Amino acid sequence: MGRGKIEIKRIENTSNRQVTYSKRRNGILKKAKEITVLCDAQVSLVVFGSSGKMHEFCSPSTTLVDILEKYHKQSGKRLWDAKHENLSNELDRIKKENDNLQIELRHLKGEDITSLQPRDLMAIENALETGLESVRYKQSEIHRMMKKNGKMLEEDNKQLNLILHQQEMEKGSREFENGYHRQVNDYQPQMPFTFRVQPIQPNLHERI
Amino acid sequence: MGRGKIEIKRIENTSNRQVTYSKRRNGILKKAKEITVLCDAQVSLVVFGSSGKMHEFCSPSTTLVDILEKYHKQSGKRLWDAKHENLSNELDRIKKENDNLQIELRHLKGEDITSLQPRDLMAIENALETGLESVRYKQSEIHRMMKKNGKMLEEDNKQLNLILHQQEMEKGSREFENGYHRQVNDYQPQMPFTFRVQPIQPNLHERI
DNA sequence: AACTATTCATAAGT
DNA sequence: TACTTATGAATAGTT
Repeated sequence: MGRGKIEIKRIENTSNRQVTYSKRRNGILKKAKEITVLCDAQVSLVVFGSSGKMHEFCSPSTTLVDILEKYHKQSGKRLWDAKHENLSNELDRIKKENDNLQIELRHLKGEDITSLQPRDLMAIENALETGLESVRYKQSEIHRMMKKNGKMLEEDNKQLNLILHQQEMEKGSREFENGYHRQVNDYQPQMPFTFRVQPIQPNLHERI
Repeated sequence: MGRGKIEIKRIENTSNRQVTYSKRRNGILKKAKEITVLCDAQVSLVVFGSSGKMHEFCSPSTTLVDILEKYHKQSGKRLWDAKHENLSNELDRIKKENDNLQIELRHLKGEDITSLQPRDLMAIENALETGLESVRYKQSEIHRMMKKNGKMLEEDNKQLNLILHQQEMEKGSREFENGYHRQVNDYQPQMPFTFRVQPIQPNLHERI
């Protein structure tokens, strides 16, 4: 087609080659578009000219990825490397694991147990009892601790009161007694600020 | 190009469409080959017809993967990388979900609860109690059912024994007494299977 | 699948 | 690079 017939072999003349390339490339792209429209075909076409510039066509309503996926399925050739397959396998594995966990969890919550055998029910019951025991023990432990802390708090408080009281006393007597300083620093309070009792009332002083 | 001009729109007639597809597909494949030879181009062409069958062309001395790699570099569009990333993200997501499930499961089993707050412990305790209740109810249900089945078996068995007994009797008395039949149906056995008596011996006949 | 009238693509020329 | 045009290739409709 053209002014003369040509042999299908590399065109040695560079500019001729490039001209022919661009003409034929357009031709192929056009044909690719046409066949997708006329025949409902899915086409992926990628062309690199010798200059390195790329041109592509992909049938509408699909992506190159879709087509490559189909390619992968049909040809069996792996375009996606082993890494990909590994990921895919791992995903499957973990999904399965996930399902099992979900089932186990539901069983422990007493759901979906209608189809279980007595043996399974026993196992679940035992697990639940163990768990309950453990949780309750932990709770009582916390309870004990809080109680203990409460006591410590009380004692701290007493200490603080004492110190404050003493400071008040010092302030009152500073004018005539100057060399005396009570040691305060080695006192270590244990409780957070929010649990501390109200500041000592002045009228408490008379007690000491 | 053909006997008449055609509009570029989907060919509705199926067989026409398929014929045209196959002709044009060959045309494009041929052109693809030609441009690679004539112009030193690299071409990747993948075509799926509506039947789903695939045809491909890839310029010699390259592979589809090579071309896709070039595609990736030039267009910046990620092809399988996008898929890869999706997979990777999903994997992460599911792994996280998995971890959470594992933690929840361990908590229900009374493990790893040292760092939990009283509020959490309470929630776990409640869940365990609910689960336990549910499991125990199911167990008792099964128990009841088995018991019931046991009774039914037992009754069947008694009935069978009775019938056997009667047959024996009939057999024994058939020669001289022919019209007599003992009523069987209103008999209600009370004893469990394990207490059932031996099959009726022929010598028991003399009792009746 | 082969044929062929016709349209289309394009090689070479400008 | 773009336009033109003669020519061969592709192909639509037919057999």
